[in-house]
Order: sequence, then structure tokens, then C-alpha cells
Amino acid sequence: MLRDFECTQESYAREVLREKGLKSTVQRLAVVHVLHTSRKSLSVGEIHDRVKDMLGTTGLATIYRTLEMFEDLGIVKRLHFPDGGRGYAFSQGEHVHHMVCVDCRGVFDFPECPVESFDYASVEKQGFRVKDHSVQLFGQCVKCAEAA
Amino acid sequence: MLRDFECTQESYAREVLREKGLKSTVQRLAVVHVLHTSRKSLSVGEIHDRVKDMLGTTGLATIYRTLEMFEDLGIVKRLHFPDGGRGYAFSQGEHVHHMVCVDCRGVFDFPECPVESFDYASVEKQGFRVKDHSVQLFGQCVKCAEAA
DNA sequence: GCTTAATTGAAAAATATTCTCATTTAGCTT
DNA sequence: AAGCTAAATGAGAATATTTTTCAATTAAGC
Repeated sequence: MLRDFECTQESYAREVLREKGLKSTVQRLAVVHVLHTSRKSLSVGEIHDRVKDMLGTTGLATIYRTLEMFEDLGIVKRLHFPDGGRGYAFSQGEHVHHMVCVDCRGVFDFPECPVESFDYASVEKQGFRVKDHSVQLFGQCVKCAEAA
Repeated sequence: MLRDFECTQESYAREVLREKGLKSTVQRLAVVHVLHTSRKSLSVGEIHDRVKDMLGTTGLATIYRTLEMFEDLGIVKRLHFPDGGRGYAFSQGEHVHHMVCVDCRGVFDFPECPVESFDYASVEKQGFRVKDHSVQLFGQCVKCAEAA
């Protein structure tokens, strides 16, 4: 049961939490740790299991609450896979997009935004006011491409 | 209990189904009808309710099975909302992206692909082989913007 | 160290999704 | 238009997922 797992990402999370007047509980920091040390995105159940490994008993509801909160705070990103599955990935900073390997669910960031330069004219002609967007690339990472 | 609801979209679905050797059941065609006549994306429950209105009794499992199949066939698109909700929208043709109104869940197509011209170089430098992508724009439609 | 509001855990409740299998039906074939 | 057959459906059980409730615990400021 490991408890000292503090590093950059945990400090970052602490700060975001403090700014919002939220508490930096061991459970929350453990979620950050689990996510940022994982190369691949994790399901709620996987996160729960790993946090339990770190802290001993931990309620599943806490994981759900933490993930929802972290998503609002921009600390984690929820990913949607073509097969309908969901995964969570650590995501420091605002505007980062992700590509995910559909085989291993590995997550790779890319900071350039493919939509940035897109001309919304045709869209806004319909009166639609664009406020946000989500972009995900799907494919295979090196390892999985080689394995296949 | 309406049963003659055949029009372009239903014919299209029939054709796709026939090509794959799948049956064009009333339930499947009803799902197509419900989706393409709806301006907004619908949840599984909403689709089920509306199909029941059309056909009388209809099993929920059938709705799930149909939606999964239609997604594979490219007839419907599953959308993911920022609040975690999911919705389904009719989506004739291959490469169409959607913007969704976060208030009314209305769906608006746009055929131009914002990612099309994106240079994957930085991404593929990492060895990642991009095979597909998902793009969704979030915002407000005219009506909801005015109402707010 | 104390205090207090925020957070957690555990279990129940509410939802959502999948599975099973007997029955029905679409799409041939004749 | 009746029969055949594999595919599809319905009903409900079984699972899985997510949310809620509330008493007990804990982080953070004093």
C-alpha cells in the first residue's frame, strides 16, 4: 500500500483543487497517480482496482465522483471508443486532443488542434453557435501494429 | 399504430440491409423512421418509446440490437454529450460530422471534414497509424440561443 | 490540537445493457 | 399463396453501470 506518490502531476492537481476550494484527499491524488502513470486509458473499474491497490479499501462511488469532478476541472478527459467503451485519461492543460489505439487503448496526446483553422461559416450559417468541440483519432500504436 | 412510413431514408436502410443479407423488419424500419424524423438525437429509451408508439409492443433488446447494427452499417451515429449522455442520430452516408446543441440535443450535419486537411505528421512520427476519427461540435442552435 | 464543512464508504436504489431461449417473421422457393 | 428456414424478436432474467443516501471520517484553516 503505497502512499507517497507525489510528483508533478499530483502537485498540479493539488493546485487546481486548492484554487477551487476543494480538498486534496488521498483518494483524489491516487486517481491522478493511477491515470498519469498509465500509458493507456482506463475504465472506471480499472481505476477503482488500482486505487484500491494503492490505498486499500476505496469506495467505487468516490471514483465516480472524482472522475466527474476531474473532468469538469479539465484534469481528466473521458474518451469514447468505437466499440462503445469509455476510458479516462490524464490530461494536463486545456486544449489537448488524443489519439487512442483501438487495440490496447493506449493514449497519445497531440497538442495541435485539427479543428482550429476550420472555417465554421457553413455551420454558423445555420445559426449554430459553436462553443466547443471534441476530436479523437483512432488507430493503432506502433506496438499493436507490429503485433498484428 | 402507424405502419406505412416508407420514404427515402427507409428505402436507403432497406437497401443497405439487403446488401448485407439482413432482414428489413418493421422494427428496424421503425427505428430508422423515428431517428430520421427527429430533429434531435434520441436516447435509447426515447427511441424505444417512439417505436412502441408506432408498432405497439417492441422489446427493448431489439432496440439495442438494432442500434448497434445500424452503427456498424453507418446508418446511425452515436453521439456523446459533454454531460456524459449518449444519443443516436440518423446519418445517411459515410463521412458526415455533427454539431449538437447542448441544450436541446438537436443535431445538425456538416459535410466538410475539419480534420481532412490536418497534417498527421507529428502524430505519425510517434508511429501511430491513424485509421479513423471522430469530430463533434458543441454549441447552441438558434432557438436555444434565443431562448437563453 | 480543535472545529467544521467537505468528503468518503457501504449499501441500497436506480439505470442501463446484455443474454437466453421459445416464438415469430422476412424472404426465399415452389 | 402456402411452406420452409434461418434470422430476428420479445419477455424477462441476469449483469453491469451509475447514482443516491446518510452516518462516519478527514483535510484545511484557526
